Amino acid sequence: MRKLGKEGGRGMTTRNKKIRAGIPQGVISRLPIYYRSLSELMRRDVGRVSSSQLGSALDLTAAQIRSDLSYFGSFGQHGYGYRVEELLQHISHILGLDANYTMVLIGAGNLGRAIASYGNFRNRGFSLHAIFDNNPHLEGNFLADCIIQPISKLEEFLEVNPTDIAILTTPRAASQEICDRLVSCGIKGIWNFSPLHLQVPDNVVVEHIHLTDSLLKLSFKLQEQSQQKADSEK
Amino acid sequence: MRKLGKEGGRGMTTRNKKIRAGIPQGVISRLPIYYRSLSELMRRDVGRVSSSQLGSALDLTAAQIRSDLSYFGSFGQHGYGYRVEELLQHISHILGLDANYTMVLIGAGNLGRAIASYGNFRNRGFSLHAIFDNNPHLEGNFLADCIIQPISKLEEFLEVNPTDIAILTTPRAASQEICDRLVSCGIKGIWNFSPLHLQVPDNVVVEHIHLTDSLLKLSFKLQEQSQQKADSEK
DNA sequence: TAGATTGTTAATCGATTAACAATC
DNA sequence: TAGATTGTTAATCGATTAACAATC
Repeated sequence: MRKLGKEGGRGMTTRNKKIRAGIPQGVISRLPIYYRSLSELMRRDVGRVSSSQLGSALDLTAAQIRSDLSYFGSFGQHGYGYRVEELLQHISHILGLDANYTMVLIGAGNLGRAIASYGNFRNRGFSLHAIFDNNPHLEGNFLADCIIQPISKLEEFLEVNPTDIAILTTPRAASQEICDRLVSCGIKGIWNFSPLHLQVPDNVVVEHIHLTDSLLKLSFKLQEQSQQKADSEK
Repeated sequence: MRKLGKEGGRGMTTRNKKIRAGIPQGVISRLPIYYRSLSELMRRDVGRVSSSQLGSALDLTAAQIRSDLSYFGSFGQHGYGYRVEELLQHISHILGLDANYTMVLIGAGNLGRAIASYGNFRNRGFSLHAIFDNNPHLEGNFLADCIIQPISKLEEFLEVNPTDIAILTTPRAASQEICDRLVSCGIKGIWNFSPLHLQVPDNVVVEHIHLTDSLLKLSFKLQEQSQQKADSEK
């Protein structure tokens, strides 16, 4: 019924895939988790893994993992499982990690500085090439191999230096305005740490990390948990 | 059919709620967003808001917001909407923000330091009362009003000082072991920044922030977006 | 009252899971 | 071959949405 065939690019074999009509958010969220887990297996020199092994390590069902992967192709072998290195390479490709991304950081506060110094990105093709902050005391300082520049230089810089991603660690009150400026400079991806739901056009993607939201979720769950405990002790 | 009645505590009126048998994850994720949005309306002195106004500000449907809230009670007024201050107070209560939480931070690297210095928590009842790191050069240093202590003192400290939440910003290789130690000291909530799926017993809640995962999602979406663009230009 | 918006139900949509033929 | 595990379908489960009676 189905044809077997080689797909182009680096000799990866891909047989079939679900009709690519938008990958569900849940699947997208799990891809980096698979990537991380497989990287760890590589480090530990594990050559082979099954969907059920992966599942029990990640508290997911084996069926879900297989179903997720099937959106992109079939990467395993019947009766055997997955070769770790091969699957990792596929997922790496799916995530777009063979591309290189240039990034700018806006907001060199505590969080901005931590992110700029966080090394884990550079090795994976994300390179920070400019930092902006409107605090004149920071201007001219070096941080993560970049000179901190005033935000007024933003447009000038982006015009000359093609940039894929802007990291936004500005105070809430400034974020939407800066976001608008970034968008009109043609930025296509925003990594938003500012506690604000940004308004952007359809063709710009935003991925956010809202620290406080996460802590509030923890608070909710703690309360829920202690409620359950109290209920069961009745 | 339904009874109207007063609920205890601070004179909040709550009429009915969906059978509380586990709140869906999606609802839990949106509660902090509502909280944030309502706080902003408070700051702007907006007294009243409808589900459709809230929805359009947050890119959610009005029905979803009403449905989410109905898990906890009915806080609005027919034909009028919601009083901002009242709804904020309800959500604040739902999230467990009238409690006070004590926290310890483990790992005083870039990220740990940024989080320790991030002020937004303290005002909401989350207070950091100890910081641990196994780097002897950091030992004794002050950070966010805490002395950095060696990790070997962890158990000793937790025994004497009841602690609700541990913030984990340790390197991947150390995290699971430290997590186990925290759990055996009775910690019930872990805010995990370490790029690792932690194994914990059922009665411990983990809320994670995986920076790299988030950036990889952004990478995926950027690629998906440019794919779509390419396809539509054919 | 007329107008507006809630809270809730039923309908729809989508995601997860169980099951199994295919097959290495 | 016998055993194992995939990829995929159908069944199930759960979440979102549309619609509307209730009602301020």
